[in-house]
Amino acid sequence: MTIEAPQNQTGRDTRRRISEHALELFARNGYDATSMREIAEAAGVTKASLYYHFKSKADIVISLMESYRLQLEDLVRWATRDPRPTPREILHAIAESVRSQGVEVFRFLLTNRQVLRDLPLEETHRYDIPESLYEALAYPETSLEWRIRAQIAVQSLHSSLLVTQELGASEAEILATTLAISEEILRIGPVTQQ
Amino acid sequence: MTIEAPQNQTGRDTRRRISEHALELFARNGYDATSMREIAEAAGVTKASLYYHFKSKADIVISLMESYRLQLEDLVRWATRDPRPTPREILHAIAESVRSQGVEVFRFLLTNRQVLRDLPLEETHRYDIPESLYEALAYPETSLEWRIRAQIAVQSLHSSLLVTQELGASEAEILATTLAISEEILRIGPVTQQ
DNA sequence: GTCTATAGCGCGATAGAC
DNA sequence: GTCTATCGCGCTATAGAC
Repeated sequence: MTIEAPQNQTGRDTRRRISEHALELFARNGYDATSMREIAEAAGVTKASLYYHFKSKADIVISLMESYRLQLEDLVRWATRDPRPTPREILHAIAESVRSQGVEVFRFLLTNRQVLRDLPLEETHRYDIPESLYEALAYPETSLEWRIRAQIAVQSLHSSLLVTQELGASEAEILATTLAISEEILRIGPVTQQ
Repeated sequence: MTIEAPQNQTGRDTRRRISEHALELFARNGYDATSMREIAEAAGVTKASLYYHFKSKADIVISLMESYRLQLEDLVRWATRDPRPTPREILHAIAESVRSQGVEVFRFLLTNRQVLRDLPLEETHRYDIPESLYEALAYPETSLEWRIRAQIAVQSLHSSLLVTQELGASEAEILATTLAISEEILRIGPVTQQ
C-alpha cells in the first residue's frame, strides 16, 4: 500500500481537450485524412503528448466511441429482452441516443464505416446495429419489406442531424420531425391525412 | 490531316482494367486506404503505368465518376424543367440511376463523402444532390417536414443496395421494395393496408 | 505503353531529457 | 506530463531506359 503523490491536475484536462479536437477533426475530415500532427496542433500540445495519453491513433477512436458503444449495447439488450418493448419505444430510444450523443459521433460513424471496420478493435468494440434490433423494430413482421423499413427508419434517425445547416432548422426540430416520419415508415405513428 | 498509326490495342484495355479495380478497391476499403501500389497490383501493372493512364490518384476518381456525374446533371435538368415531371416520375428516375450505375458507385459515393468534398475537383465535378431536386420531389409542399421526407427517400434509394448480402435478396428485389417505401414516404405510392 | 529505380515528403510512433 | 529530436516506413509522383 503506497501513498500516491498528488496527480498533476492538468492531465485529465489535456486528455479531454485532445479527445474533443480529435472527434471534431475525425467527424469533419475523416480518420485517414486527420494526422496526429493536426490533432496535436488543434489541442495545443505536441505529438509526443498524444502518445502519453493514448497508445495509438486507433486508441483515440476507441476512447471517443466508448460512451456510444456502451449505450448501444444497453439499448440492444433492453430492446431484445422479454417482454419486448414496443417498436415505438425502441424507435424513441434510438432518437434519444442520437440526441444525447450529439451530431459529431454520428457524423464520424456514418462517414468512417470502412475505417471502423478495419480498425484493430476487440470483438466487443463494434458499433454496428445488430440484425436483432432491426427485427425488434419490425416486430411482428419478418418479411424483406419490413426489414428494409426498419433499416430506413434507423438510418434516417442516425443521419438526421447531418443536414442541420442546410435545412436551417434546429437540431431538436429536425430530430422530432424525422422521428415522426420514421414512425410512419414503421406504421406506428398517427396516420395523418394527405 | 495526318494518318494515325494504328494504336496499341492493349492501351484501352489496361486503362479500363485499372478503372475497374480502382473502383472496387475505393468502394470496399475507401479512397485514402487504397494505395496506388494496391491498384497497380490488382490490375496487374506497375505503379508507373497508372501514371501513364491517369494524371494522379484523384484523376482516377474523376474518371470513375464521370458517367454518374453526367447522368445526375441530366436528371437534375430534366427534373427542374418546365413543365415539371411529377415527384413519382423523378423518384423512379433516381431508382433507375441506382440500377444503371451499379452498387459500387454508390458505395463509393456514400462512404467517401469527405474525400470527394476535398478532392481538387473542378466546380462542375460535384456529386451532391442539389436542393432543387429535393424541392422538386416534395412539390408542391415546401415545409421542413417535406424537405426531410425528400432527403430520406433519396438517401434510402442510394443506400438500398449496400445491404444486399445481409438481407439475402436480389438487387432488383431490394430496389423495388425500397422504391415502394420511398413512394410511401413522399405519399405518392398506392396506400396499402396495415 | 510499360518498365525499374528513386526522389521527396509526411506519416505514426518512440527515445530520452527535463 | 510535456517537450525536442528522430527513426523507419509507405506514400504519391517522376525520370528515363526500352
